[in-house]
Amino acid sequence: MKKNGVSLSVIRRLPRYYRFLGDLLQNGVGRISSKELSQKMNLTASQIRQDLNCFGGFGQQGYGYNIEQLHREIGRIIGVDTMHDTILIGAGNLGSAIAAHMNFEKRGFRLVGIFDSDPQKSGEIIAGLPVRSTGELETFCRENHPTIAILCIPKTAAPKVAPQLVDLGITGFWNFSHYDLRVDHSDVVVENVHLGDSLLTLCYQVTHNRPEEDEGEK
Amino acid sequence: MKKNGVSLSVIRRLPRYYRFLGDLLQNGVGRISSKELSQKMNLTASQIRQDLNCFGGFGQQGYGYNIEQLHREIGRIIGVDTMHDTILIGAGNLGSAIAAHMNFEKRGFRLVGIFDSDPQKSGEIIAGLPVRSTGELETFCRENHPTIAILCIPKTAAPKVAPQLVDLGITGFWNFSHYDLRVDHSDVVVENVHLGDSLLTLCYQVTHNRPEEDEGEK
DNA sequence: TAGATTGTTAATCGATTAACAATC
DNA sequence: TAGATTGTTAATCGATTAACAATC
Repeated sequence: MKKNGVSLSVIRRLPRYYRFLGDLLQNGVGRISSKELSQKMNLTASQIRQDLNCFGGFGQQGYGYNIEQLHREIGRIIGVDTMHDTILIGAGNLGSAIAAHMNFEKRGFRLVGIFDSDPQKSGEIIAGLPVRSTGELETFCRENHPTIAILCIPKTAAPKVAPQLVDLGITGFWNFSHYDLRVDHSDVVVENVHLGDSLLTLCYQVTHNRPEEDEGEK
Repeated sequence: MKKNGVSLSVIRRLPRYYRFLGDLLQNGVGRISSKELSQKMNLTASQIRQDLNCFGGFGQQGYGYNIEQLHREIGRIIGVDTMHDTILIGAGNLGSAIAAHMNFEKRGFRLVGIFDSDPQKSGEIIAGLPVRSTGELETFCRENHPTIAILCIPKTAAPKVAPQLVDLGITGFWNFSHYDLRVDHSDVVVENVHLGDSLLTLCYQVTHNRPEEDEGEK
């Protein structure tokens, strides 16, 4: 199983493979060829074979891929079988939705603490966990050693909170704040989610979808 | 202002430019060079000039870019100044958060209706709008002609609901359901948001971040 | 064996970067 | 004018696609 020079574009496609294979598995499909899968996923068969081969030869000539095995292997590559203790910072509308809505345990994360700067929220139960005040953060981290933080906080708070969390042992961020988080510690990873950017992309597409308003000039 | 062969990667970067320029504008910065901007955005200066030139020459040699003007131009290219009447399907946890949390009007969208299949929810007020039953959807659309739908519904519902909505005049989807929505009408656009995939990408990164576990073999 | 489909190399395509003449 | 920085072309790099020999 090699793991050298896997490009970012391949990595970004892994979760999608994992999801499609999971669906097929649930539908009781046992095997699939790169061609069939390419049609379902709107990719080329070449690309699928190329992608999968970054990690090893999971297929069998003349047969295709065993879905159950491939799904399991990709899950292992992604690392869903190792749990990462996770805290949520910001229990507002979005934070609560994320806490309740994501299937963390199926994706390698275990939500262990929820924090909010608003003392009014303390004690509220979300996704089975009590909301704690931000003041408790330090003690909590020293005791429980969470490694991942989900940021559902305002744009301005993100650059202040993130370094504190790094000092408390956080090595991965899932960042929903409207701020481009970058951490220079080489052993800290960040996944920024910019819903606003996504909405603007939709806006662009809608705007430019109307049948060729202005064609022609150079 | 040309608009030919703008690649998807450039389009995906536009919202980010817009956001950074908006921030600079708020901080009272008047002009910026591609070099300065490239440092802030973690891109190359070349790329920025290349990108912006897809749409026209907004800069000035020896000076740089006027931030206020550039921000306005990119906003126009994205189309944030034209409002699209929008409905939200699914007023669960995530739907409510999206309704309350996004700044729709600043991004070219106006939320005009919220629908949920659960009759219990009818009448509830979210983001200033009453939740309606799915039964009212058809009448509502015929009367109000919304063009955009936000899907915060379960995976299984998406492929059923989407075609109905297209028939009712929806030409753009912001899809949060855990389903890869594809619509074959050429005049319908879809922006899929897969939070689960994003979380798995974080998982992959965290898993493969530990200092080079297994290096070596070919 | 014949048919199917992978793994993998080579060819193509597109996107990013570098360079520099144009010009403010 | 001299200095700065763009717009734009050319060079490089990387990712996707095509092709085919290997093999189940």
